[in-house]
Amino acid sequence: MALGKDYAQQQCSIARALEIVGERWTLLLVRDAFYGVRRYSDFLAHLGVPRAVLAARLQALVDAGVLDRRRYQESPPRDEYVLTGRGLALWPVLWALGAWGRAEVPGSLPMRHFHHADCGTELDPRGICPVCRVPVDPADVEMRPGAGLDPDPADPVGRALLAPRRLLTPLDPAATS
Amino acid sequence: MALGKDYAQQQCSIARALEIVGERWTLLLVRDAFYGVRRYSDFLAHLGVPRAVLAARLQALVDAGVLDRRRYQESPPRDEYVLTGRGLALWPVLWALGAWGRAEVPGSLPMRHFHHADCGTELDPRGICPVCRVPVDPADVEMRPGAGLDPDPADPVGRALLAPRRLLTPLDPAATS
DNA sequence: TCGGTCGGTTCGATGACTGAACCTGGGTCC
DNA sequence: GGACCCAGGTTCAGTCATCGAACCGACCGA
Repeated sequence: MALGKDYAQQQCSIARALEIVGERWTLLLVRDAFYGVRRYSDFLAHLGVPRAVLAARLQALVDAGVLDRRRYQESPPRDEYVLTGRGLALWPVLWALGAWGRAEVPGSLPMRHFHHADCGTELDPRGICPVCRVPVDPADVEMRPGAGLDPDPADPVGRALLAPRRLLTPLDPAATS
Repeated sequence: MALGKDYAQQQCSIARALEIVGERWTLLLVRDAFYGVRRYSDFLAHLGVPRAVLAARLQALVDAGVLDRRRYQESPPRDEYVLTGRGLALWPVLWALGAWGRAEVPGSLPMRHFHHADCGTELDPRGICPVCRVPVDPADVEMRPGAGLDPDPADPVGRALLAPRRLLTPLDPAATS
């Protein structure tokens, strides 16, 4: 967690994972990357994280091989941050956290629903399509808004994420201007 | 994460889960609880966390309903912290994090192996027994030391956790004295 | 030339974490 | 009774991360 002292003497793969994704905001950044957010200004608008923290986290995730920073336009130079294979492998972690939050944090309507894009069925708490009986890859997940979601969020990214959309498809730049 | 500002405007069950288990040390506490650690002094010895932080995290987890604090001896009064149902439901989160750490954090031997106690088979990365083809409950998991584990840890709790053992069985108090 | 956008960096203030010391209630030993 | 130890904290000063706001430089369009 990038404090002066790390989890050094922890002989444990969980601790090693938390060294990379355990800091404040980091997993929410990765979640937004799955939702299709790729640009610095969009992360900033959607998360409300201080700019300095956002820049540090993005750099740390790039260094750890979770995100890839790539140039998508030359003039003016603009980069976007895209999940690598290692980042995509975090999907089970996010799914497990989300399932736990939905099931165990009391008092709320579901925020979002996740469906198997191939057949339209809502995924079960283990991330499996009950009809096709397979664990669904995030690229095959369609996200739909739930009853608990604020229908008119203040930030443009939140508004763009109100529409049903497939995970990992980039946000439309026009929608977040 | 118990900072001045929380993830309040995040309309997301992942953010709500991270509000509870996203702080530094918290998930390692829960991991140790699955390993069988229950007493304040054992958490302290095994994690090396500052005492004030440990007390605050344990209290927060009790308040969140993840741990249950219960008296196990009256004289002198001693309490232990045991996972509740809500805490046990965090198993998929820890498993997913550990699987990611094993697979994606480079350069290390496996620290521990997890086997289905009923049949002895090692679990696959999804936490499923390949022979019985069922997701294995943590109470049915046997943990065995791996090649990457320090064979002579400094703290007595680490030594007690070297032996093969079933998850959730309490540590022998005599072994950690 | 003027203003605006994007992607940062810098800065002071605030708050969390750290390590060490201290405290309390209850043993045990002699 | 007195000395000492232990488990489970609390308190405290110092350090470090985070926060919010301001600033900056490259580029664009009018």
